[in-house]
Amino acid sequence: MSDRRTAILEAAATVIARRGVRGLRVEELAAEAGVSKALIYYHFEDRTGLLRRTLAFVNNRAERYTAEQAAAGQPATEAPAAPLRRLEQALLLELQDLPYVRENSTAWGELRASAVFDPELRGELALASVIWAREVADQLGEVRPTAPESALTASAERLTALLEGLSARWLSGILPLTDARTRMREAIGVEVAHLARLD
Amino acid sequence: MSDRRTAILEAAATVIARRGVRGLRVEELAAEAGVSKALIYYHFEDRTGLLRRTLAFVNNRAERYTAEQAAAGQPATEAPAAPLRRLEQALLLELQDLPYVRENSTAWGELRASAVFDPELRGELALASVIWAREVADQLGEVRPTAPESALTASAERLTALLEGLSARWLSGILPLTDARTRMREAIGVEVAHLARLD
DNA sequence: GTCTATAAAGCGATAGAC
DNA sequence: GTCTATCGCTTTATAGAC
Repeated sequence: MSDRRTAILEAAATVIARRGVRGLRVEELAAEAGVSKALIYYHFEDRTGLLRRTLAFVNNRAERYTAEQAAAGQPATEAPAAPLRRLEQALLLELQDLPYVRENSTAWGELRASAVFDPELRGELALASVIWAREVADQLGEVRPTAPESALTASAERLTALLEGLSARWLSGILPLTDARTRMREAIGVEVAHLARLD
Repeated sequence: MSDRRTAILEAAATVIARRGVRGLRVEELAAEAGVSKALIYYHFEDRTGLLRRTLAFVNNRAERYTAEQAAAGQPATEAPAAPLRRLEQALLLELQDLPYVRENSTAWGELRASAVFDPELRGELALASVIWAREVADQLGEVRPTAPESALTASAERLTALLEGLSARWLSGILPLTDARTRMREAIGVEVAHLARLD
């Protein structure tokens, strides 16, 4: 992939985080990326195509830093609480006031909201959701190895949906970040206890 | 309020549910309401004024049917499971594929998404969130009268945030409605069990 | 691949008749 | 109160040069 293309996608994430998907103007994007409008239409069919690619880009970037965070876990030591801590870390990663995280979360929220009215975006969205839920379900499975698979899947879907709800509230300024993080941590505890009861 | 005015507001809710707040075109709204564009500008200052009024209209309508549903509860009989059933009913009310509900949920999601970029909308949003959480916390308190107040508040906040997350997924077509309803019911069970353990 | 210039369409808003 | 007709700005998208 060319540098320009990537630069445009990065700029798109930035502009979307600033103005929203519906507020994104190709002209502003061109200025942000430091290219001409025409080049954007050269690299991406049209506005919707650009949005689709941006969604994929944002997803990849999120996966990347999730993986990095996971790699930065415990080295050789084998603490028994490690799986639970890793799970918490993964879920709380999206509830941080860092530029990258905020940008990704905002763009993700916007693209999800846009998908309500633009079915073209749904494929990408559904895929990312499934992958994300699968990952959380796996980590739950490491915390509670004897819990049935179906219960893990359901718990993971609840936790990821809750994360999106909390994130939306945080980003729209109606819930302080610390509250969102607390609610998320509590929910993990509640779900893990629930899974324990099923054993 | 004139019939025409109300008809325009109803049509606006319909069009917003179909195209989103930023996708609402005055021309399409006029067609939907069966009036001319000019009449819309006669009744509402401009596009923004129209949106503000529409959101107020949608809020009122939601309060109305929530109240109706509450009134349609058990009459004189006093079943012990009634509070739990009322709680479930209240939360699952927003996860139904009825035109009114879909319109209201969509408009609400749009409003919340818009608030990320428009701080002016946050006051109304925060107020509605608090009222809604308070209501759920009260109903949880009826199910588990001995649970501490702080735990009820936290549970209610988790449940309402989850509802918003599930609703967003349902409306954006990445989660079937029946799954969303199942996850919501499970979450209520999990939270109630959690509150029971605190006693 | 990248640009400048421009076409084409979309869309909010108003004027003026009835 | 309600309509038809239209203005004028904004924004997407393309043509064509380099």
